[in-house]
Amino acid sequence: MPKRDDPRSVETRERLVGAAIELFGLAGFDGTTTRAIADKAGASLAAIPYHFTTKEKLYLAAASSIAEQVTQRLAPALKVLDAEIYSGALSRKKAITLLEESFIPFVTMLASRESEKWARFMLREQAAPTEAFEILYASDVGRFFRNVIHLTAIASGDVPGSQTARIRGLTLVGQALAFRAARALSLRTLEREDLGPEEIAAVTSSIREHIRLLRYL
Amino acid sequence: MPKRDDPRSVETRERLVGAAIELFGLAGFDGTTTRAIADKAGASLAAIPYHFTTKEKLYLAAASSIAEQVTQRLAPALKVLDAEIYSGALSRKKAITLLEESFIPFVTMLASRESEKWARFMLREQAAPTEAFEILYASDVGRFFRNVIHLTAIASGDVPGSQTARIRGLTLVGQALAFRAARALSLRTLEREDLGPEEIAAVTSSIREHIRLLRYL
DNA sequence: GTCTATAGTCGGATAGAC
DNA sequence: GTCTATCCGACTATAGAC
Repeated sequence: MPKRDDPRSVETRERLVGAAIELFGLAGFDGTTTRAIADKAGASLAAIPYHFTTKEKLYLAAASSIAEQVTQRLAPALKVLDAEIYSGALSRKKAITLLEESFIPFVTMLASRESEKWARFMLREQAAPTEAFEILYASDVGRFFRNVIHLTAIASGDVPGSQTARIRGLTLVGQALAFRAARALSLRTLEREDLGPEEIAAVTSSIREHIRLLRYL
Repeated sequence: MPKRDDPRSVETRERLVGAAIELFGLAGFDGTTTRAIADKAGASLAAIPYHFTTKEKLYLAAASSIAEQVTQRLAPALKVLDAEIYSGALSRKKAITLLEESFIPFVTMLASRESEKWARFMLREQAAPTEAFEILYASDVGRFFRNVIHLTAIASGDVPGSQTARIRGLTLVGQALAFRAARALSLRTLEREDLGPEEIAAVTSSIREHIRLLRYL
């Protein structure tokens, strides 16, 4: 879509993608107008068809951008996971420790201000997947989840790759996801307007406790 | 909004609300056209302003209808919870058993075909709450969650009402919610097109195991 | 490369016949 | 109480000036 690598062009495109992530996340594809995106990005309406041809392609560009940014946040954890998992046999104890450590950046990211818009976008894709889900799942974001699920199996003494193990892994991911996916309920329950550092720390610590409990299975 | 209790009128209204729940859940408020709702309900476009005045009020009517239907599904479990919680002191062991039993109808409902549309609607409200969230939270659906969170505190040995206890309760809810909220990821992970009875049973059994682990805290 | 102006489409809500 | 026909506003995408 991009015609040239002119610095002006690159900057406009980035601003448009940033505005698109935020607005598509808030109101969905149809609920978001290209006018609103252009306004928020400080660009003209015509800049969108120029850079992205259609509204759909802008939506997919937003998904790719999210995949890149989330990957960046999870990169250190992912590097460790990859190395450990493919290096050979992993003891349950070691898997539990690795899982605990993986959830720190994951929960921290989930709680960050920036991830608010990413999460909204990705959760929308869960309920009604489009091509954007494929982009996300094919990225390192998908690989992170697959690694976490694999580790959960070892930590729990389940057969890796079995449905039981996969389901347990998903319930573990769900423990963190709840605070984004059921955000309104969470805030109401915790009597907060927003999740601050204390809450994030408490969530992380709670999930780590639950991970350690897996040793009793 | 309903002008009369004419059987025809009631029926048209119900069909419109049913179509609204499904379509609003799929595409959100702005993504859903009143024309599509009228078509799906087999009514004319003019029937919507006639019965509900505005599209917005139809949206709220959809939320009320969901609250009623979900309440109906959870009513037996809720009755038991209410009776046990307000009857006096509850042992950890008893709290764990009650929690396990509460999650059976909860997960079963979450997995049911019908709840698919309810869940989509409610999860949308979590990301961008409107007045509809208040309707849902004020209903017995909200009370069910509050009871579950209270029970989790007792089951875990946490101080009921503490942030730690609330957070643990939310992570527990999240274990079940994951399969709806992160539906696309779940289906991909489980290599399924849909969650069948075997998967539901496995999810329930996995969560019950995790609830029983709370005794080690 | 970015803008203003505009074409063409489709949305929600209303009017009035049945 | 429900329908068809219609208004009016807002949307996406294009054309052409700068």
